[in-house]
Amino acid sequence: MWSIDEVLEKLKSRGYKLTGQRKAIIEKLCGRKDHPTAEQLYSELQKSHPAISFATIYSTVQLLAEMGFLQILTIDDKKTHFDPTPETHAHFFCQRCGLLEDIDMSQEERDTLKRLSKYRARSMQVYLYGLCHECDKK
Amino acid sequence: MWSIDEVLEKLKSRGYKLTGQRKAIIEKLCGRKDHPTAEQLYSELQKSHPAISFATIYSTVQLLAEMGFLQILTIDDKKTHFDPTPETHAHFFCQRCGLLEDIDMSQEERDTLKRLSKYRARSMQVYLYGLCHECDKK
DNA sequence: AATTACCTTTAAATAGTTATAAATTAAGTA
DNA sequence: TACTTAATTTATAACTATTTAAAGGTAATT
Repeated sequence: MWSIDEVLEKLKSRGYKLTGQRKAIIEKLCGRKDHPTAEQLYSELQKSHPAISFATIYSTVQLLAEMGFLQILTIDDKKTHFDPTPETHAHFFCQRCGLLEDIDMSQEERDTLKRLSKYRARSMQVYLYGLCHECDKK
Repeated sequence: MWSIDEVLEKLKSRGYKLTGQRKAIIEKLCGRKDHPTAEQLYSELQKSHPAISFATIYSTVQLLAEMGFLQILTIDDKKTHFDPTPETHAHFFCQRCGLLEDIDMSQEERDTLKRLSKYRARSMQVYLYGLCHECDKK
């Protein structure tokens, strides 16, 4: 995982400006284990930044993804989720309630998968779909 | 892979009607190795069914997915692709040109992945992202 | 041929995301 | 500190893929 300062430094070193909005978004993401959507970040940021816009959120998050600090997940076809943990791992998605959980994967497993293609894979996603325990009961 | 008749029978056995549109869509998908979008199916069906609608395409494809005849891929965040090969395998997506290719995976590999989660996985997707050979040159 | 429930079409709505242009601001410089 | 400039943010509108609702059409059974 990364620290706020680490991200800010990299932004600066690449010539990006350290704006209040960027800092706020980075702080909101730092250390999180869940997978917020743009909507979620937007509403969480209302208190500190009532005027923040979706455009800023989307562009910042994209920047962070390009710099390798987060992953953009398309596991949920309704909306995009952001994962502040950049290291490759798998995800489980409950098709009933939308629960989205991390799943560990060994380095060996990751390497094996990345080598499956004849092209060089920059990144990878492993998505498992099903029902969580709660939803399976019903 | 499945045959047209196989799909029609299953539809019938589940009480669904065998309409001309459904048959046409199933025929268009049968045996395909690519991953058409709704748009693509729509335009390909214009000749034989000039009045077909997106609503029909989306609902039929969803039906086929529920019955296990195709997979709905969210590898491309711009649009959904349909994969008429229902057996689990991986996919590669070129982030520059959009090339979308199948990748084989051993049964063993599939089982290992599906067992990673504490929940029972009904289905799984493995997406590799990068540049195809063409795009990598530039 | 008549019936009926299901299906397709049309049209409009929805929702997530992106583009544009004007206003703001970070950061370097005098 | 004030000034300058280019990057960034905001507000708004646009866009696009997908879904929904209502009305008419049709497959399958009688």
